[in-house]
Amino acid sequence: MINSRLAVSVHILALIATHPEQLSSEYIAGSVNTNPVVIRRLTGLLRQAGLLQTVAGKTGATLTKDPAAITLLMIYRAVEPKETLFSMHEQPNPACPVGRNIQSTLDDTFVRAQQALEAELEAETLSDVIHRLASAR
Amino acid sequence: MINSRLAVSVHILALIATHPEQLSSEYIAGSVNTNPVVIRRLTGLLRQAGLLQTVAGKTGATLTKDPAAITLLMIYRAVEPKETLFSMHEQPNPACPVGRNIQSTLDDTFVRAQQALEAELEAETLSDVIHRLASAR
DNA sequence: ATTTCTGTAACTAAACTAATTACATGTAAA
DNA sequence: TTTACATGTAATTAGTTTAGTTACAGAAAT
Repeated sequence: MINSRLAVSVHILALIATHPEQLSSEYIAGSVNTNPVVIRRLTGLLRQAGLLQTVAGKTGATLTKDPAAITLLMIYRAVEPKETLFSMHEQPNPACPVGRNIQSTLDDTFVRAQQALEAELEAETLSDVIHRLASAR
Repeated sequence: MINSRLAVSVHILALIATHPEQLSSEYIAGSVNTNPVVIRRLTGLLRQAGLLQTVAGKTGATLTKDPAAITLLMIYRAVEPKETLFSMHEQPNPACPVGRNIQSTLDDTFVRAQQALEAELEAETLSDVIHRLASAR
């Protein structure tokens, strides 16, 4: 199971996008229901990815792009360091025809599957999420 | 990162499918490069899913379907108990409009992404993998 | 009977996740 | 300028997951 960092990050960015006032990490943590440090760790990654700006010591964060220009894939990549989705067993037996070629063979499939998933994440923007949040109200 | 059980299971099934003789869990473990118990745990799950048959105490395992009728999605579902791919944070604040609706909103996206991934796994069969293994030789 | 295999429970080490504590440092208002 | 409060980040912890391993019961075959 993929960790909850994407879910929490989308939550954070949706909050920032829909609130004109500056939100503290403590306030955001109250909405997400977690510890403020968890929020600041994620905003740190989102800042490194160029999705928002913060000023140390100063309350709040600001999006650096329009919500319609922020895809869920950007957010996912920002907070998920692992490049490959599927794990593979290490060092299968090179003396066996199957063992020798299983990694490259499976890699083709795994890359395709991962790309299909990422294409869906790329097709959805923060703006889409915000609109669905509003209509769910 | 998704665990390596799918990769190992495909490896196991490809070995069984391409060897007329009966293969012991120890032999398979030698090709995968792991412990025989790891193999038997996975063949147990694959058997429960109806993909192969074994007889306790008797060497070997036999596929119960044609390799062309076994999709990677069947294998994935057989060895991966978790139904949802993405985790979500628990109990976001219901007093906040974002917190109240983030779960159902994100669930839509996560289900779509997971389905896209699973569609790729469904489009590939054990037979496809075996052919690619053979052409890689 | 003895050997060899599978099935499975139980335990372990390593890795990962999220929560938490602690604190350095920056901002801004009194 | 001092005080209060915020962010950034390192370090620690508890819980979970994964794969590897040991141990052993029970089935099969010689």
